[in-house]
Amino acid sequence: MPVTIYDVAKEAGVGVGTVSRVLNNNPRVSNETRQRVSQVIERLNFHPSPIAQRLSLRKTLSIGVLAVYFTRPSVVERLRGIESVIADSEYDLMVYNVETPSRRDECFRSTASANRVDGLIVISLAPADEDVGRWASAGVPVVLVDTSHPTLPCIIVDDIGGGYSATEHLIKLGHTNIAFIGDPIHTAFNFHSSRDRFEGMCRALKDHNIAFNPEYHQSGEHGREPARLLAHRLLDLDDPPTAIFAASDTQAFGVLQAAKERGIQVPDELSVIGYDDVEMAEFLNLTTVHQPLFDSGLRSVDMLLQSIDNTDPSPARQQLPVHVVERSTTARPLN
Amino acid sequence: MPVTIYDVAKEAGVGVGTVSRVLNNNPRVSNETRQRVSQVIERLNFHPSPIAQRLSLRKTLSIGVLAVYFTRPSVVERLRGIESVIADSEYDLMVYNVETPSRRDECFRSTASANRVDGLIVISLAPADEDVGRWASAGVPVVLVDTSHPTLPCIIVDDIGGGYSATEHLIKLGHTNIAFIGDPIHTAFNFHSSRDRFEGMCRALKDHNIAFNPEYHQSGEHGREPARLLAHRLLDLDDPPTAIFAASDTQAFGVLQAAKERGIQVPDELSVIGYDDVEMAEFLNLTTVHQPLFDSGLRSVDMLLQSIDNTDPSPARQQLPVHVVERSTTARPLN
DNA sequence: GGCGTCTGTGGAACCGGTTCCAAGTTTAGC
DNA sequence: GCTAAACTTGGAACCGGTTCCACAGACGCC
Repeated sequence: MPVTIYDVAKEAGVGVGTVSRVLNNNPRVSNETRQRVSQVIERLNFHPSPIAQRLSLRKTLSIGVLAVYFTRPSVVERLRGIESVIADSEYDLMVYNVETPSRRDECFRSTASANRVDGLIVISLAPADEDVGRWASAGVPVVLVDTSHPTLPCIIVDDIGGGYSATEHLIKLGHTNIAFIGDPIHTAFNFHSSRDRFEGMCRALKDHNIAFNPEYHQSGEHGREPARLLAHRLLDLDDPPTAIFAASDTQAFGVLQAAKERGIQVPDELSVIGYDDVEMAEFLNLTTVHQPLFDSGLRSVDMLLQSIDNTDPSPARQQLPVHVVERSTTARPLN
Repeated sequence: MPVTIYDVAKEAGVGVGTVSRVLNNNPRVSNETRQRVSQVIERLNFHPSPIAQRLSLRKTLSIGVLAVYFTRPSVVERLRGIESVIADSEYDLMVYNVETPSRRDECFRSTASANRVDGLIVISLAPADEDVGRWASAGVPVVLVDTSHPTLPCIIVDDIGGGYSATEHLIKLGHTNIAFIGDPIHTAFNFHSSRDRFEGMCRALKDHNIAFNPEYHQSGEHGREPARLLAHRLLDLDDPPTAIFAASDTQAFGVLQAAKERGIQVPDELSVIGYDDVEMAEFLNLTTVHQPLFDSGLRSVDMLLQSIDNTDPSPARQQLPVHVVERSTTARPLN
């Protein structure tokens, strides 16, 4: 039923090779023939089957994006950056959302067979050497975002530096009782960012000769509600912190909520700083560490397209800058 | 280089037909042969090429989702519902984000040729008869979400009813000076939801014999910031409203921001009600109209898969219920 | 033993493009 | 006017699966 290249060829009185050449703007067709074929294509409303093209070209013309919790605001923003580049390319965007380790493994495995995707972007998920090996032997280029591996190109942000800056911001305001709320050290997905941000915090404290009270380290499942509970735990301490650094804006929102529930004034009685600078942070006037989320998506596609074209396997590594955005949830401590 | 079905056939000493039958669990293979072939498949680490399968089966095994502004919280939540069903199916999910009318038209057109997607879900974008015709003649099943067309199956919510309920909620609290902030009447994408919610509001006012002050209708680009400005305009009126119904939570957030900037207490001096019940609404204690976003995505895929399997072209139409979630941004007016 | 049926299997044809090669036609050069 | 080079063109082979058809052999029945 659908029109094929053979129908066009017959109708135009030429061979299929000629039609294909017209479709692909191959210059080895006379102008006269080109026009005749073009008219037939137009008249029959012919569109070449992408699937047949893919089989013939041995390319899938699609790029897979493997995202963990793709509804989180930070991930959404990265996806938007990715989509904006892919929309202008010849590629299609296939999205895989991961919320369990088994789903992750399934996705890692299935993308590693030839002819599934021409390239893969992995967001925030750390692949094992075994996974990397499978991709390599299947010849699938991979770019990592917000995670890294020695042999793969990746786009990362300086989480340690970000944690350092956030903490330094609080120290400069005069805080010494600074607490941290982050993800569990050992998550199912082995996230590193929360850990690194905490590491940066520890370094800043050390550089300023401030001792860290181990009780000030709280971790729990990612999310506003768990963070709210952790904040309450911190504020229940005999010697509660005067400032809290949350490893993400979402968690910072939970802290704000807890403060509100206790009638604690932010920033006068408690300073709160987040991380990510998602859209809502501006609305809530949250002081936070800005990281270029949209840009990270954008660059990852650029990188991927490059490593699809060049077979140059130089594992580039881009580190994007972060900076503190001072709004109104941080201030000098009262006394 | 990659292993093909021919390699497996040769290695196992059988024909390609047999290998294919083993792959597809066709019972017309002896147990003995099946085992031998399975072992070879395992040993060679053979994975059939999805592209070749697609060409042969004349199915693309992928489902397209055309979303407008796919970073908006409400759309993200719908996408999550869609993804959760597709992940368990044999289909791949291809996402197209639309932010301009030209991109919309391009997507409408390109998905309407055979062999691009097996089915299409369109979120919040109203297709023209012409578009619908193209999909029909290309034989592409389409399901609409949050938008409708007489000849296509669709999942909608009762926006008029939702607007009615929201307004009635305010009226029952004692408000009569109720304003509305929504999208422009004529958007590039012809969104109807804001209009319908306003329509519901008007009906509720009428049923309670409350006259509507035309100055109380404000519309502008979707987003928090424009809504903030519109709210200021409302509050600048000689006779400002005591309650504002925003056509979305995002816009309600802008209203809250404006109130805060003026030192107007919510809900004591001003009641605010939103629409959607996105995750942030709970956090901010926003009274709003809940609509089943995740569920709408889920159902749309069910519907689509059904209309891919059955060629039964009954244009089903599901209307999902909405209800007011009373939190703490609405209260009796002061006097 | 002859015949129909059922099971298991091989392989050609097909899906709809691209590309390479051979061949026909035109142009250029002497 | 002849030959070589350049330009067009048709069509077979190929990408890697699925499926249909033909056929061999086993089996049951009279």
